[in-house]
Amino acid sequence: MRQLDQRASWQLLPREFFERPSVEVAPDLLGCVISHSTAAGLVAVMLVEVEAYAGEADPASHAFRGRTARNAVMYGPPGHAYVYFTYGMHFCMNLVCQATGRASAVLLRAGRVTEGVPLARARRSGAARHPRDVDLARGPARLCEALGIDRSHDGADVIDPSSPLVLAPPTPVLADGISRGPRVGVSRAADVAWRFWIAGEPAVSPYRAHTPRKRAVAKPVTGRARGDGTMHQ
DNA sequence: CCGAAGATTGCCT
DNA sequence: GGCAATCTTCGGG
Repeated sequence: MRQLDQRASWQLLPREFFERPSVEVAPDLLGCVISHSTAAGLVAVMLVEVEAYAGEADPASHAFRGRTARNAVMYGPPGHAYVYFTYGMHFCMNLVCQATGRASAVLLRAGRVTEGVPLARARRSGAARHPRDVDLARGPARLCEALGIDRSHDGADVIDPSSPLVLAPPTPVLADGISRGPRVGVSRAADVAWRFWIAGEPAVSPYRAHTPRKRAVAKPVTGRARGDGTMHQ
């Protein structure tokens, strides 16, 4: 396969690797290794599952309604990390694609921890009592937790070899071993098959269709009328 | 300003 | 399989 041969010949990932549509970049990221080095040590994760988001043209993208403070990094140069906070407790990490000015990114959904398993486990010990190794980075928020990724990494350059957060070239993955299907948990464009994963890889997260969240209980009282003494805070 | 949903996860029945 | 946790972000009034 042409793309596979080209990729295998790269000694280092050039920034041009990301200067393409995210749908093309996504499958090529499978087998790549994202590593984060801190004072606590290094954790490396081989990517086994990713999803492409196509910016303003993609109803499921955070950039669908244009540029905001949160998605600003997606409009920046390719090869940088777009990290966002969600559900009040989780971080998710993308790698920016396309040239500056065009919002596009690939969500890193899952991987296999190849280095620093003890550190990854320690970072996730609060979340799961006895996680299997294969579960340490199985899911986008778990992957960030295992790697120690947070808000401070939004905008980090993963191409710069001196950066603590870098992406290493892939261990070649046979094209036949790549599967694709709809993206997980998205409410719009739910039928678009822009999720890619390594077939048969146990660290791939389970598919879930979008589930509308149950509405919170209606507030009996609003605004200044509060203060009947029955509520905390 | 306020309300509502969210590219999730883990615990509970 | 259902649902709570927890808070940021964004769009609408």
